[in-house]
Amino acid sequence: MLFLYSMSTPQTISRIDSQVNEMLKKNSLSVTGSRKKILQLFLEQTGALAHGDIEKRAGEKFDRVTVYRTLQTFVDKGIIHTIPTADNSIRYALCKDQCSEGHHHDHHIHFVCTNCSNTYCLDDVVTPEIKLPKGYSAKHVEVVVEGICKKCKGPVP
Amino acid sequence: MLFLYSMSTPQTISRIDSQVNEMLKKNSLSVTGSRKKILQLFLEQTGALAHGDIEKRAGEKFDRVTVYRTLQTFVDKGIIHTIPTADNSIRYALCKDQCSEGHHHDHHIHFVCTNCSNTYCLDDVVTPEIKLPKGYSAKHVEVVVEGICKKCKGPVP
DNA sequence: ACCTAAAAGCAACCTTGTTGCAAAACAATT
DNA sequence: AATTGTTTTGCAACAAGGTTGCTTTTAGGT
Repeated sequence: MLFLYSMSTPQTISRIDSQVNEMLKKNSLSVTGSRKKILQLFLEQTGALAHGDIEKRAGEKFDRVTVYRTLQTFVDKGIIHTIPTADNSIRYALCKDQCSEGHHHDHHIHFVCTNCSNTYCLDDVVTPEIKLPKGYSAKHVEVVVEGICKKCKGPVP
Repeated sequence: MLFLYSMSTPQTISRIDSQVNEMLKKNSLSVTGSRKKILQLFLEQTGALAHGDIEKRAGEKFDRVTVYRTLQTFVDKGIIHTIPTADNSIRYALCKDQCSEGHHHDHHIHFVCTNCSNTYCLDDVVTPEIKLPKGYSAKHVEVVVEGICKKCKGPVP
């Protein structure tokens, strides 16, 4: 008989930890060290993460290749999505609503701060309708706004 | 005394060739083989070019490094501009109106065809106004639309 | 505790982009 | 047309980013 009680003690197993387990199981992924660690990073983070960030913060424990493969798995499963940026470095962010496998539907825009170089998903800002010339048909619209973010703007009056 | 007349014979010196020379001189760039060749590629092309395309089509004659440096020079001078794409491969296209040195003002949107994977500058479609949440301020808006282009759409009814 | 399928780790490799330096080409001048 | 000073090119070497094949380890069901 185990002390199941103690296992769920707030200080022992964090809320995030169990959330991570749930998310992985929901996507029928086995719960492994790297997946937990990397998913944790995304949950603890407001903005998006570049591969470099992830490698720096999780890579000391895990192989470069493992990080690549884990990210790819998450993208395939619709847990995270990629954000194209002007400087050509892929960034990843959690999908707010679970995207279906292999098909992401991110209708929100992305914001890159030129000061702190953080990337944010502005989930409340939907991509605008674009009127295209005759003959062109749109499947997907990607909007990336560069500017100064809330935090860097300075004290709000 | 030279036969200046023969030098401007249509078949000897093409229209594009002299256009290239003009453009380079206008930007106070010396007229060299690689610059002529690469600028020609852009003038002959409707859509945008990825670095890979350029290297394939001009790189047999020129060193990889030269292609990189030439593209960089053109971007600096405002002759071409970069287009970020979802697949993280930088593409380059001619600036329609000459951009000022070091400062590009491309207010048009970009279109990537998922069929032929060509990239077009839709110069007539301006980037929309984006309403950002409080605290965020926009400096630059980049819109990339994915879909089917005019050519791939098939016969127009 | 055991077994199998999946994931991690390792090594090697490829692509993409950069840097320093010597050789070559450009353009201005005589 | 030859000379000269500056710019550009080519080469080699390097660094970062990303991929592949294969072996070892691990997760999770029995």
